Amino acid sequence: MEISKDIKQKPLINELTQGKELVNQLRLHLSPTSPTGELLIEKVLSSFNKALLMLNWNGSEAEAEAEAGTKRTSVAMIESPQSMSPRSDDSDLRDVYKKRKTMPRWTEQVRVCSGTGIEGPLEDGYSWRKYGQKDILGAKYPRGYYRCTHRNVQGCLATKQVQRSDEDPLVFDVTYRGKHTCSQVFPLKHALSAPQKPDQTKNQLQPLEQRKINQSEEILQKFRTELKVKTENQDIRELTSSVFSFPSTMSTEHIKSDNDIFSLASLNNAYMVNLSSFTSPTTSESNYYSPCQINSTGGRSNFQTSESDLTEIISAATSTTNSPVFDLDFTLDQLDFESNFPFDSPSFFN
DNA sequence: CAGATTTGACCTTC
DNA sequence: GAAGGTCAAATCTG
Repeated sequence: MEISKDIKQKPLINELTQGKELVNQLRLHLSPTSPTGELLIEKVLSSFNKALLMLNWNGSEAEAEAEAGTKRTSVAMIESPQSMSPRSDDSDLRDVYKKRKTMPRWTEQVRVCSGTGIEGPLEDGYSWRKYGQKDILGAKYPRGYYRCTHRNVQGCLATKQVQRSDEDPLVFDVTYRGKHTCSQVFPLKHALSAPQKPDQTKNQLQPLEQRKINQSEEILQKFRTELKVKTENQDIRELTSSVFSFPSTMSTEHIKSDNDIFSLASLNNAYMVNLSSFTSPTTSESNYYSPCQINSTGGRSNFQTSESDLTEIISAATSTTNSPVFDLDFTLDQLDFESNFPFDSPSFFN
C-alpha cells in the first residue's frame, strides 16, 4: 500500500524538484533590477517547497534521483546521433542498446478521457513519430514505441513507450526515455499554436513577439493544468491548486525577458514530462483519447473535442463548466484562471 | 510528394 | 529460446 503510494508520488516529486530547479535557473537570468520578479520567484519556490513538504518528502531521495537522471541525460545527450544512421556494422547497433540502458527513464500513468468525436490526438508539445508496436506478453494491449520526430535532423534521442493498462483501458502507462535535445521551443504546429481555424485570425494578425508571449502563457496554463492531472489523490489536489497557480502576469513578464536559460525550451522540457501525448496509443483503437487533465477547466460535461479545441480551451482558460465524467474530478478554483488574482498577496501562502 | 504509420524481420538481453 | 525493442520497406495520408 505504502509502496504503491510512493510509486504514485515519485513522478510528482520529481516534477516538483525539476520545477524548483527551473525556477532557480530563472532567478539567475532574471534582471537584478526586477525586485518584483525576485519576489515572485521566492514565492514560487516557497510553493514548491510546501508541495514537497506535503508529500512528506525529505528531499534527499528524490533530489538525488532527479540529479542522477539529469546527469545521466547529459551524458547520453552529448553523444552524437550516429545511432540514427542505418545499421552499418554491429558496433553501431550495440551502441544503440548501450545508450538505451543508460538513458534516464521514467514512467507516468495517465488517465484519459474517451470521446468518440475527438478529431485528433492531444500533443504534449513535442512531436513524436511512431516507429513500432509490439504485443507484450501478458498484456491485453500492444505497446506503442515512439521517438522524437527530430531524431534524424537534430539527433534528439527522446523516446517513449505507450502501454495501455489492462485493468483500466482509460489509463496509459507512458514510459519516457531520454530528454529532448531538439530545439522544439514551440513545436506548435499542433500543440501550442492557436488553432488554425479560418475564422481565427488572432494569431496571424499578431506580431511575432506577442504571439510568443501568448504561447508562453499557454504553456504555463498547460503546465499548471497538467500538473493537476496526476493529483489523483485529493490531498494533493489542494496542493496543486495553490502551488501551481502561476499568474499570467508573471509568465508574461518573465518569459518576455528573453533570457535564454529559462527559455521556453526548458520550460517545455519541464512540463513535457507531465504531458503525455497519445498519438495513436495503439493501432487497434479507433477512438481517440485525450488526457482528462486537459479538460480540467472545471467543467462537467462529457467533453469531446479536437486538439485544436483543447488548445483553445486551455488558452481561454476562463470559466467553462465542463469536466470529465471520470473519477478524476479536478475542479479548478476560479482563482486558477483569474489572471488578476493577487498571487503575491501575503495571505495567499498562508 | 513528403512525412507518418504499419508491420514483419532482425537484434539484444536475459 | 523467449521477450522486448528497433529497423526499414511498404503503405497510407494530407
